[in-house]
Amino acid sequence: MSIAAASGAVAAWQTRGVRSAPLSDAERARFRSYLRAVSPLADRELELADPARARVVARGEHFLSAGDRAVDCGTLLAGVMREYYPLADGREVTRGFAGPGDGIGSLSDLLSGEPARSSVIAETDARIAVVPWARLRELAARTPAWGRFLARITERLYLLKAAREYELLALDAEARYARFRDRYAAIEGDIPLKQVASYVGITPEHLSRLRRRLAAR
Amino acid sequence: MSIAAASGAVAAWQTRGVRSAPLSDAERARFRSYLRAVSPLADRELELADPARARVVARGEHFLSAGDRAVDCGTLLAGVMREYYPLADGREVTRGFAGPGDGIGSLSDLLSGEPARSSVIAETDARIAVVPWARLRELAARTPAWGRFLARITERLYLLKAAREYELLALDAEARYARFRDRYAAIEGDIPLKQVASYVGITPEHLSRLRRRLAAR
DNA sequence: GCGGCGGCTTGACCCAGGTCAAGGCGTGTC
DNA sequence: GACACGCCTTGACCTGGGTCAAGCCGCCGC
Repeated sequence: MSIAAASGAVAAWQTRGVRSAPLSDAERARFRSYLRAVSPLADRELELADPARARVVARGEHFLSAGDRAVDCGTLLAGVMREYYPLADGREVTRGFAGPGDGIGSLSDLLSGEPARSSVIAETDARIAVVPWARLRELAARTPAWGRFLARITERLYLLKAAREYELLALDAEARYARFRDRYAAIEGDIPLKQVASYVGITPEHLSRLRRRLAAR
Repeated sequence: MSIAAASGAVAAWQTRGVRSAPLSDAERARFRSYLRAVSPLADRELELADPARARVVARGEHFLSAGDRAVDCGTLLAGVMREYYPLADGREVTRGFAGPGDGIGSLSDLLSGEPARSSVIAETDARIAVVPWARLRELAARTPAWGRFLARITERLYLLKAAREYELLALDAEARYARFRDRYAAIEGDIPLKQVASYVGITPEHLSRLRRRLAAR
């Protein structure tokens, strides 16, 4: 009971505590180039999704908490974030990581519209250019360029998940760790090993031993 | 060398042997209702994708072979098919199954445009309403209703893969087998247990023991 | 400066699931 | 009708990775 009360207080604090800061010109330019890297968009089209401010999330804070409804997505301007399923027994299964330029926000929970099954948490202090999902959907329905943009995003993420399925079914822990290092080379240094282990699908202990074996070679 | 020659001969035979049969009125009606179940399409729009004949694939024959380029998709009118990755060591990892009404054709290979990494094989004699992927893309680019159709397909498959990722990371073999039975209840009886095992991510021996334990309860 | 704590490692032991080898059984083929 | 060949099962044994418990170390708050 006291635990429920405490976590309720935390949730309220987090809701109250949503912080933001002005988006610098450099950040706005980077935001646009990130989007254009996915699919061509004219300046007039980009303006329609332009966030006025950047969401600021401190290390350890959530951008999305499992159980809440996912309403926002965005692209990461700075920092490293992690998306994971909290399990009933207290374990966590991490679905993936994001670095600057990557999309944020648990597509599966945005699509389902149900209370989110995954959480998105900041592994370092982070800044995010937020776009409400409803807005993005509306833009996609109205303008062909945004429609193509959203279609490309979904396709890319599908390909990623298909690759992950292959890794989980066909590769052993060492090979999956190698894939992790490859895929997240740019942000590997910012991720604690226990989160890496939970992404690779093993325990921190096993990852530790595995790394020792690799270092010995 | 003789093996290469033999498999070359098989491939040639399969290419020559692509068989088809007239699409019955009942089949055409079912085909349309399958598509409409995904996303609303008017008769005039449906006509644009209407296949003239049904592709006929005998049990054990491939609809798509890894290494070939994926050019066709379609919906299954009758029978059961399986999509799998052939591994270098001779093992197979099966990605999923399809029954009547389900889409066929390895979305990831259609999207990538590269030589296919997975194969699609008939587990029973099957009939397929084929639509060339290029045609579907063209329709999606030209007409909003087909655009929404393709977007919905991609989203659905993304959600499926996300669910699969969760199962593979968070559940043990028994729970994954339960999910399999649930998801494929309608066609379970047509799938050999060794393919089930390869979908669940275990060996046929282990599945056999697991089933014995379940039966004993 | 020191107590605490979170991240990482180490060791000893355990277990789910893999491997290898053999055998039963149904089905198709000549 | 007998042989072969997939499919499934069973048994004996092995191993990759999990569990539990302890210890180390860098860092932070007081």
